[in-house]
Amino acid sequence: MNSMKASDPLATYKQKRDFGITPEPADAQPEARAALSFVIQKHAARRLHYDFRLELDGTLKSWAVPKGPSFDPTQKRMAVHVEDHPLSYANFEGVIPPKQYGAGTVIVWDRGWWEPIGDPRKAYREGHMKFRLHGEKLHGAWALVRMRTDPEERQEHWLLIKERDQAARPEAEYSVVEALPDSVLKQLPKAAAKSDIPTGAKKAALPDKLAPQLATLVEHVPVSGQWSYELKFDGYRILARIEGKEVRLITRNGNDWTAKLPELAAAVAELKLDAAWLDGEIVVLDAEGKPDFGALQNAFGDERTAAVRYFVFDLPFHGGHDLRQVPLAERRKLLEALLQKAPERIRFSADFEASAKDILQNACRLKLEGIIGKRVDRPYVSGRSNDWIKLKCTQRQEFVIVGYSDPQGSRVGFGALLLAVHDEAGRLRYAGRVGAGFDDTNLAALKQKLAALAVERTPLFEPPKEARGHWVKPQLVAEVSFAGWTREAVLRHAVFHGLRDDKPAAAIIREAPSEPSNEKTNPPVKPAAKSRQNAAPAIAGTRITHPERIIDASTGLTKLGLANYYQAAAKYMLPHLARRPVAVIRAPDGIGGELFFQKHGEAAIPGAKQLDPAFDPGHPPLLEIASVEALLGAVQMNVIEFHTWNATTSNIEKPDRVTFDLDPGEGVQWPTMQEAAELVRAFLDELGLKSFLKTSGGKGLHVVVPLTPRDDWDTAKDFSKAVTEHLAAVLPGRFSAKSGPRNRVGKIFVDYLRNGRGATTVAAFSARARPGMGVSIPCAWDELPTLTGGAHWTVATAEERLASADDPWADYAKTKQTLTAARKKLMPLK
DNA sequence: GGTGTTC
DNA sequence: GAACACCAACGCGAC
DNA sequence: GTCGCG
Repeated sequence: MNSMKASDPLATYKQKRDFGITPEPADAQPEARAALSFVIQKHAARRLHYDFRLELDGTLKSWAVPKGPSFDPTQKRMAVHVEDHPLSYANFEGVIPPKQYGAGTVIVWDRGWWEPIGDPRKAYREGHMKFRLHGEKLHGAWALVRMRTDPEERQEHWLLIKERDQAARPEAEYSVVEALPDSVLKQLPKAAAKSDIPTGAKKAALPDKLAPQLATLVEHVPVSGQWSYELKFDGYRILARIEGKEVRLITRNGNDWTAKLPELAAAVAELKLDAAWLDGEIVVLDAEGKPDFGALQNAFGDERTAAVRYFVFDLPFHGGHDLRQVPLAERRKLLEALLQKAPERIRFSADFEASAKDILQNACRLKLEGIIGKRVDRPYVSGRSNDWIKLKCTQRQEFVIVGYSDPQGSRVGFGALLLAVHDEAGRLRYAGRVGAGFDDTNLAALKQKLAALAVERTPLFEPPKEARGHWVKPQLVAEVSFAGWTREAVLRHAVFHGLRDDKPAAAIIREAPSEPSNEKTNPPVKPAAKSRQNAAPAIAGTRITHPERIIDASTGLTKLGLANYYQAAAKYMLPHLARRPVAVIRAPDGIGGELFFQKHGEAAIPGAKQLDPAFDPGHPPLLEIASVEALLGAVQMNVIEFHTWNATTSNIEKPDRVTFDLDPGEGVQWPTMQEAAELVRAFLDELGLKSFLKTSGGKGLHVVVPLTPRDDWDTAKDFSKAVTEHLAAVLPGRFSAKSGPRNRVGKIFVDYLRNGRGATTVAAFSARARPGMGVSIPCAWDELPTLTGGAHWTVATAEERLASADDPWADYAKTKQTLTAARKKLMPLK
């Protein structure tokens, strides 16, 4: 580039300058001697970042760019303006000792000279710099733009942006920081460590959980980038965690299948690896040696899991090191070596170097499902990305079974399955039918399962006319291959391949194949954020992000599933929540993770009402959830349980009910619980108090006594304490008034503490944050003998109950009673 | 999940 | 802009 | 005082 023209606006500027110090690349043009230098230092401090420095007025103007520069004009890289550095700093490469400011290693990642476009000092002052870079790595026109900066802020935030020109390249095709990671200075000879751990691996503790990297379905072979191709296995994704002698086999959703696959676990242990995670797929090979998904399911059914093969394709952790940042090719090289002498049932998943088209054609001819392409230079990243792609022979995905049609002629069982997928709003949309791929055996078996799930009404939203047949609860998931979608969005040439039980029905949506984003003509894609938003369904107008996130691994319930439950339950539940302070239990990482109990909120739950701060002085306001929006807003905030006060906001100091929480101690049989609830009811009856029953959704039962608000909290609490102590005194073998597990072995603890001011009990229709996801459901007393436990109804089964039962608490609102007479009978001395 | 802090 | 740390009750009985 | 519990 011939840059220095006579009209160079820098001419006067240059005359004033002292150019003694500028370091220049070996190939610098003569003019460059007088030019302005730039340097980019890669700084592995607490966080890796790139220090971008431009020489101006005798110092290096400096920005810290966390992600480093990109040649992609759509990528705006944040550049935090930091203090000027002396020109001499441009040559610095080395280690800043620990505890010093900026401790870590620094390398000169790029250097050269820069050519301002326009007056550089004015541009710097005004926060709009344009310039051309002439470095060893970076070329072309760039811009540094200052963002609107809060005057309070100590540091200015700028953006480093590549201008559109010849040098520009899309990030998906070329990431300069990944392609050229090293110093441009003479390399110091490295100590050639003789170790099987690749460079780039970091020493790290073995994580307890690891989410697998997932592939994106695409329709065409990518045209750029370095890819390797493996066969797509028609099986179950399994990650193996190895620590010492302990091996755990974990499914894609985080379920532990070690117990289901004991032979495989033993084989993995034989590898004698330590502190490692393997990633692969288990399959059963058929007579022709190709993977067979149907056989895999039978293998579980028959406990013939000995036939299972484990094809391992990745090694995110090994030997106490985190290899995820190591390029795929190197991880696989090491993995292949480690699997050299692996037991028969563990296989390295080979990759093929031929053209993707040829490999795909061959895979399809062999009736395989498709192939997986992976970028060889990429790290291991949990979740879906464009670095791994699926190319399918026929399209294939899971569908929710919503019904079936009658068989004709000599066909047994049923004619076809009616299929559906969830739309953006989480509603089930008809997706066509599948009638091929069944034999008489699975027709009959499937028919039995379907009959057990029969429902009256269609689970479909806006069912089209042709969707006719018998409806079932949308619970079963079918794996179906098909040639494509018709214009009416139903399947063409669908073939059934089996039921899947590793994916919950609520997570089934239409999988749209997408183009791999590596064409340089690609429009600016905002990959993560955009697709996440598109995937976020709106339930009753509330966006539910991460709808597929599993809340309860034991049932596969997803966040979307819980949102759907609460939407359906809202009509019944809101009267129980309205006008009462509410506390919630939130589970940001699902019920397996840490649970938070929250009673206050500073707008923490969208749609929730903040109550009079005087209700709980010295705290942020209490909350009320009185609308569908607030209910679902709470779900979006990962709320699982809703607990309410025993008083309403209109009369907060006078409880309008007392609740007896019957909690079984260790070893109490369910019939004992039923009997105990009946005893409590009879005793309250004797005191002249009508009571109502509900399941707790957990282990126990709740007996609720409605009151006309008259007495204060202390009175209510004293009364319930007296009831509890009376029961414990009269039937000491049955009841305990004291908490603490040792007090209640074999007994039922009646928790009177539920009745103090500010105390809460789980609300009717609330789900519980426990495995199985029980729901607290109001019952009639004559239903008590039919109940099977405190979690008789769950999120999965409660919806049916909601619509079918008349309100078992219809008399609740009509009940007018106070504690006055009962207290006289029970506590005559007070 | 939202907020604030950091580079 | 992005990564990350931090936050989200309370009262009782037992020790 | 702190811990475990609901």
